[in-house]
Amino acid sequence: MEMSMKAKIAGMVEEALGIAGNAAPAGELSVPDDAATQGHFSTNAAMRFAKERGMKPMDLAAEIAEKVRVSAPAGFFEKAEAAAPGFVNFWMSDDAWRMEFASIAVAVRRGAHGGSVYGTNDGMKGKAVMVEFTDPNPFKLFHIGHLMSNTIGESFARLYEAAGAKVIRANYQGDVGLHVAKAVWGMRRIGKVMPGEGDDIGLKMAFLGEAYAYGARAYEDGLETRGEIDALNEEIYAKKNDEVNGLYAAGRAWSLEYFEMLYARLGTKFERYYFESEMASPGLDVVDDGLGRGIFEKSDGAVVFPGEKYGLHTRVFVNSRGLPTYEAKELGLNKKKFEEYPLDLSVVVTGNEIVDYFRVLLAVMSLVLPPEVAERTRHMPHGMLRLPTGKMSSRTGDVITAEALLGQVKERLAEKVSERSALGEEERAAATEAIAVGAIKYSILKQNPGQDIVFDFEKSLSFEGDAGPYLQYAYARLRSILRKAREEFDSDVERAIANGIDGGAATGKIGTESELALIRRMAEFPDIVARAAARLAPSAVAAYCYKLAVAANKFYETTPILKDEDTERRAARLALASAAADILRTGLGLLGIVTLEKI
RNA sequence: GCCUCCGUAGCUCAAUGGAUCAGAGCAGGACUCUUCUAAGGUCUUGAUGUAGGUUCGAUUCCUACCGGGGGUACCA
Repeated sequence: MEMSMKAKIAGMVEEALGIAGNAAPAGELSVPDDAATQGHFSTNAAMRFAKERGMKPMDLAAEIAEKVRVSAPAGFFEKAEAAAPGFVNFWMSDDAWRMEFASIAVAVRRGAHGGSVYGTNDGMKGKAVMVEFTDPNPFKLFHIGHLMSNTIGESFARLYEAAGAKVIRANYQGDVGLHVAKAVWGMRRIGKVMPGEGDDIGLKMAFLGEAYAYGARAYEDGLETRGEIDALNEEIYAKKNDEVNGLYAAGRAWSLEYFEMLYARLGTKFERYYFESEMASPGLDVVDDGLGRGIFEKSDGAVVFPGEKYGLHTRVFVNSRGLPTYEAKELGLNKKKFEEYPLDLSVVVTGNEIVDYFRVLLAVMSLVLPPEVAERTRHMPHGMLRLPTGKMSSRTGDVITAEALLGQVKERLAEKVSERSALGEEERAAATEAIAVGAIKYSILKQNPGQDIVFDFEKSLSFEGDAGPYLQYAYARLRSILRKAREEFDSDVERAIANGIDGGAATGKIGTESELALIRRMAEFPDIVARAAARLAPSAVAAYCYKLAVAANKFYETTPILKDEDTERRAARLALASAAADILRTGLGLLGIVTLEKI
């Protein structure tokens, strides 16, 4: 691909400093928000290099500005000047931006026809990355915390794919453990008729949810029932009791069927499902091995890792009943991941409540598993979704399921969507679903993954301003223009656009402030994606999409397109709308948010 | 107690150590639909918990304090 404008300038700055070709960049070449006073591009290189060269930052900045001005092709810059306390700011000429637009338009069109998509990069080309996320537990509710993990993990996966990596989406599901025993005990004892094969999945899940809550309460309430449930837990592991096996199999199957339905709604497809039940035995083997090597210790009948030796805390890996805990099973899981795939990186997305557990786990992994396992495993905790009343608890029933949230959001949307007569009933239902999912995903991804989200139905999910629907709306409006152009002027608008752009005549007619601002925004995209992938920061993409949509909306408001009677300029504006829409679609795609042709 | 994460407008969030405009959105106030979808556009009010330190420059790094979340052996 042709070198971007930004890359060219960065090269000129390095040339001016006499460090071209160095591995370390000259400094940052940023895109200031305030183009009027700080330029279209700005570098702090002079401040970084002034000291080692014994110069005043302003003097070095002036020198860089002068050298770059001289070396640039005529008409490239409008202005390049030093600014206190030592920045060098660059303003590009309108012609330079027109040329940049032509090259973006070509790149976008190439991407739309099977070439590499505009904005993607090869920062992780050829790397195999596993992203484990969502991790719901069968027998328990799929709550908004899982929704958060799913949304974030899916976006991570897409960012890695955009960087050229081969991504394996994995989902680790807790189909054994005390929570399962509580649920099975509840199924047996709650005194309600169990749903049968033909019953609705919703009914089955409601039954399971009640059963779990019943079992969980019973576990806390009495020592006697606690003993029963503990014993049941062992029976589930042993698989020797037919009645227990039957209840277990039914509950597990219902849950998995239900989860699959949610993944489809959320737009996730997993390549590999891992189950805790499969990790018990390999996990125990790893612990046995480690026990023999003195890494673990026996204590009160349990096998523990004395973390204090390593500045961590002690954790139980096998309990005094001989059952593996979460930690032991996790050892089996991570071992297996690397046995099955030649992973360069293994990312695990979970809630941040387990960061301390994971620290211990990584320390143990580095001691008992092949060294690359711990080295290449990266824990990416996300914050918790909190209710204004505090933390959710599935035990007390104070929990919001993903499905309930989606339902409530759709309800609030329905009124708004139905005002629009343009859509048929079927289209409307599909649009409502897509907008609801997009609104939720965007609200999660626009902030940094580590932070908690205080969730309030009324306040957290806006349909206006910096929100998912705004972006989908901006996209739909651009597409609407293109659709109409096709109907009114030319059955093959795309080709007319292509001819206009390739010929150069059309782009020459672009030049209003809103057009140029949109082009400047579009030019940022590849850089934003590369940085977002490197930092694993979907919020950078979200922020970009919003800014792009703002620029597109301004362009839409201020610039006649279909009504433009200059056909060459109209073609150029259509090309601009088309490219902006494509970039917006790609950007939202990185967030796992779908776009709609009509809203 | 110890470990750890976090304190930015009334609210929800931004800001790879950068710019005497610390950005948005929501909420509040004022405009804007015989004009390509008003879920839009335009204008407006309002903030870095406290005290030090490092730096040419600190929301960002360090220390202490205050306030909150999470964790702290047989749940995950």
